[in-house]
Amino acid sequence: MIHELLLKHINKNAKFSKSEQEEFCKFFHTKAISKKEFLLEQGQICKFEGFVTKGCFRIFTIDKKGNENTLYFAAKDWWLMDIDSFMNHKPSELNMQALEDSEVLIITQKNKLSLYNTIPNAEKLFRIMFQKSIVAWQRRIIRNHSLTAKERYVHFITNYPEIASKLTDRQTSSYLGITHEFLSKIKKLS
Amino acid sequence: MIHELLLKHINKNAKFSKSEQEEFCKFFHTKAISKKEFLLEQGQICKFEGFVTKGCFRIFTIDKKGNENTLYFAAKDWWLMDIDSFMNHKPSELNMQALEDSEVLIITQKNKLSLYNTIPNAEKLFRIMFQKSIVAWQRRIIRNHSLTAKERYVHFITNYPEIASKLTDRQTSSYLGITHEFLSKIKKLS
DNA sequence: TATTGAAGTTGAACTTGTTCAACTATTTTC
DNA sequence: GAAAATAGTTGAACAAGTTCAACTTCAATA
Repeated sequence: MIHELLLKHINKNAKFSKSEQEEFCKFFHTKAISKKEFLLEQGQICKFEGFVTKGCFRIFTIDKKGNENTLYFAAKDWWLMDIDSFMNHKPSELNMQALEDSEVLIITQKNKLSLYNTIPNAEKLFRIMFQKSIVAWQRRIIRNHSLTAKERYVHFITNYPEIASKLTDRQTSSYLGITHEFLSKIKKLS
Repeated sequence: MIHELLLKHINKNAKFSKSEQEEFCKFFHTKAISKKEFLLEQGQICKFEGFVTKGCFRIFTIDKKGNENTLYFAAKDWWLMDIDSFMNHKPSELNMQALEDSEVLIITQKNKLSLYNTIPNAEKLFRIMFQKSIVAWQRRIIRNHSLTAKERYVHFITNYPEIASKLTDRQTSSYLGITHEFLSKIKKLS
């Protein structure tokens, strides 16, 4: 079944009845994105939330100096959205690009609203997921402040080896917040 | 009324009926913390969530190298909690210290659970609050990667002047992720 | 009011990370 | 399979930020 992975994921974070689970899945449809294609581009309004079932995405922004800044990677089993753009109907500052041929379960903005109305339990599910997400962002801030570039690199490849292996050095460095030249030098000296 | 500020805050994020609002407030009690006192110390389990009604707190961690790392400041109208410790009943890595004589509305862990049970709407409220929080954390990561220390400093004092004015340079620098000596040099050259 | 302690300042030497440019793989594309 | 584009490497000069130590200023306290 196509939504199997999604169900596994929500059952980790909430206790949905069988009927709720079925109902939940109906709000999502599958979307295939081929390598290098964009699910969202800077300037567009994000009208969906996505759950990756295959492949991997890079979520990044391009700053005023023209540098790419990778916010996060979304591999299988990860969510994918621009919360700010989605909530406030404003142009996104993010790009979501497939690193390889990928598949996403999409829920549209309209469906997200009726999801919360028809399955009140979904509020708790997303509340808990968002809490976990905050913890991860806080940890990342602290790592950025307390670790050197090399330490951050080692942390990344040891904690996310599957994702790291799919990336070019340029993509990795834009996630770590360093230049690709410096990443090259870091790797040499290890 | 003591909970006025809290009500104002929740009404920004949710539509509670009058009775829900009253009910909501009953779960909180006031706690006074004097300057330099700790609401939570590294190693303790965080058994509360707090909403600041007066004063200001600094939430920081001390890393392996012995450096203080300020995660955020919680002034009037801000929430205060260690989500990870609270959710997973594990020792906190955070310290929450009052920068001045302060007051917090506290909800205990038990009460938080029954809050969600008695006021299902509270799920939506916190879900939305957490979403907003994620947006703020993401923005901070991007600023850390794309701005220089001086640019981050200027951003901080222009966007949070009330908080910034209460801080020593050492506290500000530990939030920006730089040494206090360097902050001193930055300030001189502006 | 004197004393202590903590906070801010400054300089010099140092480390970390950047920039730019030239070069070498490695992929993509036609 | 050749050409073109993209990715990784290296070095030298540079800029950003740290460290340590000495000094000054300001607040807290006895």
